Amino acid sequence: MSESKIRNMEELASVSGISRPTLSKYFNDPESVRASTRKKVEAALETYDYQPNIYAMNQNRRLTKNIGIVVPYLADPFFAEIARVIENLVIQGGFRPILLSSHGGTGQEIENLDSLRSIRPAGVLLAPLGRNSDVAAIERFCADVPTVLFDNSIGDLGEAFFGLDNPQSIKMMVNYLHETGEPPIFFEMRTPTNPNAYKRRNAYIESMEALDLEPKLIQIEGDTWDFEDIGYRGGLEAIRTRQLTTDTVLCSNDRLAIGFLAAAYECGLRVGSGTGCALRVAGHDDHPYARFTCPPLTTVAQDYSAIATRSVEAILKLIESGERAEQRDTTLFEGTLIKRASA
Amino acid sequence: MSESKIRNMEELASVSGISRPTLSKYFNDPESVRASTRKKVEAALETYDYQPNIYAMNQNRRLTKNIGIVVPYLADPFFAEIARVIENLVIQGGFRPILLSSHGGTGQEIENLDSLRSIRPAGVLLAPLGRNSDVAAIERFCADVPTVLFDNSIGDLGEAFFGLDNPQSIKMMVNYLHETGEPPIFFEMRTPTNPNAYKRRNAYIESMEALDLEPKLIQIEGDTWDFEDIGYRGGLEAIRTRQLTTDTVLCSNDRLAIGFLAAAYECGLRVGSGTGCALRVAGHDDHPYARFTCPPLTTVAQDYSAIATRSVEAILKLIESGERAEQRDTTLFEGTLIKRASA
DNA sequence: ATCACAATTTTACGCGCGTAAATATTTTAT
DNA sequence: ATAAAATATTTACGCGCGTAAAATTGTGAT
Repeated sequence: MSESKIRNMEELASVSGISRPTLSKYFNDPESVRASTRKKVEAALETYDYQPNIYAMNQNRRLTKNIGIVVPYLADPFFAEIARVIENLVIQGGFRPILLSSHGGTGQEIENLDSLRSIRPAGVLLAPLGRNSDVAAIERFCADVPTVLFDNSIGDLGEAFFGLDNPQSIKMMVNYLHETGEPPIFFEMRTPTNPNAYKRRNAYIESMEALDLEPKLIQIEGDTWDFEDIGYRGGLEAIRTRQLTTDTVLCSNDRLAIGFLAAAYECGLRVGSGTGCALRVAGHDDHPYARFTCPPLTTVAQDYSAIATRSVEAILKLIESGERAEQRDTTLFEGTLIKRASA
Repeated sequence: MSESKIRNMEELASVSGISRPTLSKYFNDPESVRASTRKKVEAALETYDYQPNIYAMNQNRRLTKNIGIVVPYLADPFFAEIARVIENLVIQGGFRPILLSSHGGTGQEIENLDSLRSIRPAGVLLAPLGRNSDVAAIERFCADVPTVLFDNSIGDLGEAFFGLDNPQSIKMMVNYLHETGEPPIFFEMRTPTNPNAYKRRNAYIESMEALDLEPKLIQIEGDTWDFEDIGYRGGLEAIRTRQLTTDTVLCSNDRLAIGFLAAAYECGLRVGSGTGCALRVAGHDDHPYARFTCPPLTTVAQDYSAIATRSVEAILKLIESGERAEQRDTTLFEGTLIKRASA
């Protein structure tokens, strides 16, 4: 609490007895100055509240303290959650997170990258749209800015990638469903925007074949990010046109599953593994709402805390070292089976 | 597409034949220069891609082109959606949106405001936490920065407020439920973080009394933003301890209702208005997921497009005029009844 | 006490742009 | 055509800070 507010570093220098360049050094990294001077600065800071002009700082620094975070669709609670965790980790690391959502649109994704470029971030954490991404644009961006990809991989772009081991998680789920009842049919979008979706499809087919079972796919139309709605419409049609050749449905992700459950409900199909149930439904991702569907959704949980932590660690290390990875480092985490009432 | 990239406005001036101060004027507002010069600038911009250094710009401008957007909880799809609409409107208005979430925490809300203050935004759109907000801190912020509140009102803070007419919407829902079946009991948090929740409680009581009915409240514990979980736990307890003195439950918001539906399902209570149903459940807000609950949730839709549009219009007008409102302007929008299968 | 070394201060310049005032030019109205 | 008004240019300075180089001071070990 001070009566006379400090306007700039110059003034802080005169009242603290520390020279302006040293103050500049302190604000860039408090650990880089002698402990005794650090104390003096912090004492002055207590009485004279001041914080450096962020624009002047960023204009002149070689590297800003900004870290961009781009997610494909922030209205999806899954990405909202992972973004929140990442934001906190970035702040803990002494950087300033800039969160942007691509809202499911290619144009928006490019705009986000352009927007980030203009603020000269020290690094970027990018969960790309996937199929709809402008690969060339992303490649150019990665060449300019140290970028770590997560959730969704695109080729071998970026310095590192952290995501889910889809083959493992899908195989686990297929095996579980097979062991506890009829083998599953796979419910998915025909042309998903998400590369993970293709990996899951292939993983499903391979897992079924490994069990000497015939893979069966229900491939629904839709190319937006309104997965619940797509799952609902596709579910209605699949049920009404009797495409369900088994009583067990494995949905490519939880949001589709939520829509499918609504369709099943509307058609009077009771979902669950108990007697009196017509259908078992499983999802994938352990979406925040999966616990609260009726019935609660059996699914595979992603360790998004690990994905977030490791992604942030990777980008911080890249920034600190100032080097680029000579080769992209890919890390896949295993999923965890979450058994609930739906299957 | 150019071979030689432009590094700064000076260089652009020399290649375009327009003086740097005029270019500066152009970038601040393209309409402020003569049409013929504008053409010249834009022609040069096509061949020499360049964009002004955002830090140098913001450092020196009286007012930045930044507009802060603060929502209480971005992992709630409702806020994610409204934030998205607002972001687009802000961009259309020629400003740069900075989206921040308070993640349900008082500390985070204050940090967000501090963070915004440090980037000297031209204006801020704030949906406050409510009860948990540091009113004094927000008041100080509003004194410094033109701020429009939305969704949640705090006293008469801000230059304007746009939100829902809770008394109208709740009354409409109570009347509907009463006309079509038993009068509703009100399911809510005992000490909600959200002022709207208090308004809804009072509106419920008044609406019931206006119908000569006795208002009944189920008030559950919980002080986080995990409304689904709170609704689920509270619902389980309410059902098991037989607090439901009527077959109709009006939940204070959709997220609580989603949790309540999960509890009802677990207890084997069939929800809906048809025969064979034990319970009718209604929500409030028309949450993006409300269409996909089982059964689909009867609720009240907020016109969040109107809230977003009017809020942005208000802040843009404030910025343009450079004046402050002599008195806060409060606008409430009516809700729309959304009849689905749950009640 | 002496030396070697690290940290700080001093001095000075630059970043890219906003902005103001005076001047010159163009446009519009008469 | 001419004057008046609008717009552009020139010139100059400042914003708040980063950073480099040289000079100075402080630190720690011998």
